[in-house]
Amino acid sequence: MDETEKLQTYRRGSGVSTVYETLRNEIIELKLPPGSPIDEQQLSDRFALSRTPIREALVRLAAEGLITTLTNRATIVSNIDFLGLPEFFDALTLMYRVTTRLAAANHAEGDIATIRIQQKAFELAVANRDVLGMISTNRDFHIAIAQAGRNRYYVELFTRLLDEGRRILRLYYSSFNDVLPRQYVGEHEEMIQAIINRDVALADRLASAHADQIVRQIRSYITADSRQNASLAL
Amino acid sequence: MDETEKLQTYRRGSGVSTVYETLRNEIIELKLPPGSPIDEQQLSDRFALSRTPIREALVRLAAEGLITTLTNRATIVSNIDFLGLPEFFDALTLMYRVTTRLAAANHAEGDIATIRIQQKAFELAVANRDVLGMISTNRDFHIAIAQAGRNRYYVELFTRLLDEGRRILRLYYSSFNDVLPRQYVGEHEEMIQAIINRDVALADRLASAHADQIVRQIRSYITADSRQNASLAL
DNA sequence: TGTATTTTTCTTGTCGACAAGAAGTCGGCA
DNA sequence: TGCCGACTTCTTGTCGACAAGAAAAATACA
Repeated sequence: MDETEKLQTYRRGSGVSTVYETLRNEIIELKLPPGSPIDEQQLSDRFALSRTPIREALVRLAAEGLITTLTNRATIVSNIDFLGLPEFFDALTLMYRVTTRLAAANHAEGDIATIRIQQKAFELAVANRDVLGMISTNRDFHIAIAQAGRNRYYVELFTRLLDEGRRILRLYYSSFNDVLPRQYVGEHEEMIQAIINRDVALADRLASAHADQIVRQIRSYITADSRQNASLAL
Repeated sequence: MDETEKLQTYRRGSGVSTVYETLRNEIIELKLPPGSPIDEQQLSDRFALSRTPIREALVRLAAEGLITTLTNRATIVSNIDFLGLPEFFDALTLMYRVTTRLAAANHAEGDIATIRIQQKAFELAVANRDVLGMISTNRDFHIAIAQAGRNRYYVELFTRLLDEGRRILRLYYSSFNDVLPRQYVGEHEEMIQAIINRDVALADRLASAHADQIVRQIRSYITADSRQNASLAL
């Protein structure tokens, strides 16, 4: 809002992607919380660009469902759809399973190394008790697995789901305790081994259990939070 | 190209969606074949709109992967990715199964009626030997089922996959014979019954078999076609 | 005559300005 | 005092024009 982003001029065509990626991150990291108004003029000033490229970035974000445009009126950061959470969990679980299965079946030379790098980053975040880091490195780890599975449709949907999940987790990240993440590290290790051994059935089972863990965790956050609010009323 | 689309002026904001939907249809129906150049100026003339709303429609189509923009150079209708066909079949089959399962589990009052309407439309197209009609009504039938399953993530991905499939089928629709579609009508009926009875397992099995049928059919079209080309060389 | 280089042309990317639509504001009236 | 309607203002939607980049065409040179 107050920060002048870049006085530097962009290379032709690079402006839109800069705006797109910057806003995308800020939305996912809740730096722009759900419901925040998105003002084109303001962004135009901030990025030192005309409204046209800003608009193009916003159209892309809208296509992804990250922002909602009220026609002729305003555009805001999309709200988190708590009513749609069951659908979300269902799709997320399916993608966890399918991508891990495919990784076990299709992974090629070098894929494992990439996955291991992400796993190391996740371990580091856990060791440092960097909660925000855990959330994003966990995402990167699973996307690396999905990419090893070599199905762009799944990678795309999974990415969207994981990023939507990041928004939800950020909302509740204060309740993160350090016992579950440590367990995740172990589960990740097992998954890597199953993938290496091309044990599709085992990979599926592990992914399924892992997904259940995460879904249960998110659910507990949400219910715990609402209980807190309920106790406030006494 | 030669047709003057509409001299009428659009209501503020309705122009983009008109352009978007029109182009989307033309791409899927191969009226704009893969590789066709998309000229903004030309579209601007055709729709009697400035280049700005045209551009917005194109950005949306690009986000969906229906068109490809070569930066600073040209934008064309995306090619059909034959190398990615295995991934496509895998995802398509999974979505057939998952959506039909969910429809059996979650369908509510009125969903069946909607599905039946689409099934009737499909039957009619088969009776009339309207191949193009079969392709699009078949899509509508399965999307109706997906919607009864009540999971927007699956509906969205499935819609994209089915529409991509429409492009492929259009390429080969001349080889459509009328024995397989008749079989599809029966398979559709069975699926409807399984959904009504909330028999998830049966719905899954039928959807799986149905998907296999379709995949096999597309595969046979493609190989038959390439064989034809091969024989030409003699 | 063939190749390298300059020029032209064409399409996309960006800009600043104007128009339309909706919410909020202000004033009038019962 | 409360409600209805015109007005103002603010944001988005659209426009026409200009700039940049790349391919194609034309030209110069060996």
